[in-house]
Amino acid sequence: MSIIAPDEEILTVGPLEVAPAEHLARGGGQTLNLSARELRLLAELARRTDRIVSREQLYELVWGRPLRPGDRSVDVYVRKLRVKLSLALPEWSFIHTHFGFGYRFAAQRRRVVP
Amino acid sequence: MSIIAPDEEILTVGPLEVAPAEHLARGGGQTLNLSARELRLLAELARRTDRIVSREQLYELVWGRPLRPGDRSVDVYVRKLRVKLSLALPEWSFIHTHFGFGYRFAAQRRRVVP
DNA sequence: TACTGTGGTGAACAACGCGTGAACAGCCTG
DNA sequence: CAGGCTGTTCACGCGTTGTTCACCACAGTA
Repeated sequence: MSIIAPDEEILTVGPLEVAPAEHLARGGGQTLNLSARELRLLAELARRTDRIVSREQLYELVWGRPLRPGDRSVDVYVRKLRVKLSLALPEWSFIHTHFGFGYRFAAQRRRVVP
Repeated sequence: MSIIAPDEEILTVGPLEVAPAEHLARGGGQTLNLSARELRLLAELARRTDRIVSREQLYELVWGRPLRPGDRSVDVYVRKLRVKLSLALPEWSFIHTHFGFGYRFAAQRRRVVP
């Protein structure tokens, strides 16, 4: 029995676990070292697994204000997340681009190069 | 069973053993020489292994009163602990910083430089 | 193939959280 | 009393973070 009771929300997407309330994400036998924004973005994506989320929607969810035209913040943070996720789980890919629409979060085994 | 009745809590985190009731911690084949505060901090961290603990929470747990803004005591004692832990167990790291959130205690083999 | 718009990527930058060494006073012990 | 240990506070500077920019890569289309 643990001292603190984590009755908190835990999002499981394939081999990845995201616990926004605990400020952390686990995968590949390790705890990912994510910044505040990165974790927030990951959580919002994980909450919408298998659905396409537009940049505008993502920005409002994570930043809490409307996306200004020309703002590439979402793209930049998607990249940061992709790097850290593939570092912890090299055989998996999670953030899939849907050209012209947005991103879709889903655990997918990466094609192995022979 | 030992002479002194230790039905007490013994926290094991990787190669490290913490026995708060006995006021000591063992690791790397030796008993660590920790001060009262250091041991207390170590115990509270070890009790929450793999979870992020904020500075505010840690301070209240160890010092027993709310953390005043600007007080860096936790940071200083985390440093003292890190030094002594890595002295006894050079190949391991235990206290991991989560920027903007707090610290997370977990036994992790240090990355060896090739 | 060439064109156009969307997305990927690396880097520069300021702000600031955190790591770190040191100074200091209080306490205990010899 | 002297010396060592402890706990606390301070100042300095490094590394991380968040943001923005420029440039490149690629998809879709004519």
